[in-house]
Amino acid sequence: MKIGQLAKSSGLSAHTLRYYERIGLLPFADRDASGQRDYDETILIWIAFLRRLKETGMPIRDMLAYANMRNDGPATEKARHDLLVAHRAHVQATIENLQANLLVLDTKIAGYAATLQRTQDNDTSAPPGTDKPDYRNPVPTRPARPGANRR
Amino acid sequence: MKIGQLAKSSGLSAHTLRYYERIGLLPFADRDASGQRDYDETILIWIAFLRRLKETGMPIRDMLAYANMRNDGPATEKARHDLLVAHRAHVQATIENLQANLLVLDTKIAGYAATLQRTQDNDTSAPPGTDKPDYRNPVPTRPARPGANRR
DNA sequence: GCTTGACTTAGAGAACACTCTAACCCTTAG
DNA sequence: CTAAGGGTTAGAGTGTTCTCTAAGTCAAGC
Repeated sequence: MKIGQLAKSSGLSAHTLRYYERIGLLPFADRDASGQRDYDETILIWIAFLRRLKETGMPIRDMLAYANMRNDGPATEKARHDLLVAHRAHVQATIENLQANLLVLDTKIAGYAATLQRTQDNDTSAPPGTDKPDYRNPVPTRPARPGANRR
Repeated sequence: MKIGQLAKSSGLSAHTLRYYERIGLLPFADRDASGQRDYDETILIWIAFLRRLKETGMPIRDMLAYANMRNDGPATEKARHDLLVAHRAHVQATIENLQANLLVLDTKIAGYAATLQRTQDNDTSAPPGTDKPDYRNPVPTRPARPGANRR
């Protein structure tokens, strides 16, 4: 499989595939007679796993650590396990934070919905005293400040 | 309240507060006699809301759109409502994706845990046939390719 | 034989969201 | 009076993750 084909079936661009290889996320690909990369199907499984790590917010340097450990063989299994467990906790925390924020968002939306229904004319969302709008300064003038910005 | 104080109570740096003002996320602050920014307490509510939007992954340009609509008054309420609803859907989708990925991560972790327990020596995680490791090329040599990189 | 389109490389550029710097000013405590 | 510690500005720099460019090679179809 050439890089263009892999790009299509993996969803990564050929540019990105080369970039990943360059930084070490993907193994150096075998080359065909003319020197072009020639991929094995199994690379797709690894790419899919990388995608999951990426989608869950793992930075590339951590994926790189994992990839390097994998290359170092079975001796690193515990470390890899621990890395995934730590990442799992991170993802779990992210989910919980998102869910909490979702509730606030819902309250805010409900406030707008109620206001729209009543065709009122101010911006206070649901709970009174929340998020007072500031309609001063629609295009505020920046006061000239003497003595600032002299070099 | 001066910018340093607001930085402490909002959790944003003074740099970031000025940056947000510059790009329009925060209203231009009032100035005291000597020209220094003098904030009202209520700005904290707006900043807290911005933080929620940010934590849920909203890009600054969208927050900016929201902030600008807010400055434009009640006429934009429907648009603001719609923006939040669309964002809510985005957050919901993100959560669901994270949860799905969490399951895969758990499977992978369980595979490592089992392997470690048995002190086996290969990297296959739980479901057979998943993610075959590639131990070739620990520090792969890059084959010289004739004809590449001539300028 | 020539065109088309895919491939090669090193390295430049982009988008995002800050983060910091230089050079200066102002207020306050001792 | 002076030093510390805050503030001001425009604009440069940073880290991350790609994304693209320039200049060229190569294979396949007409």
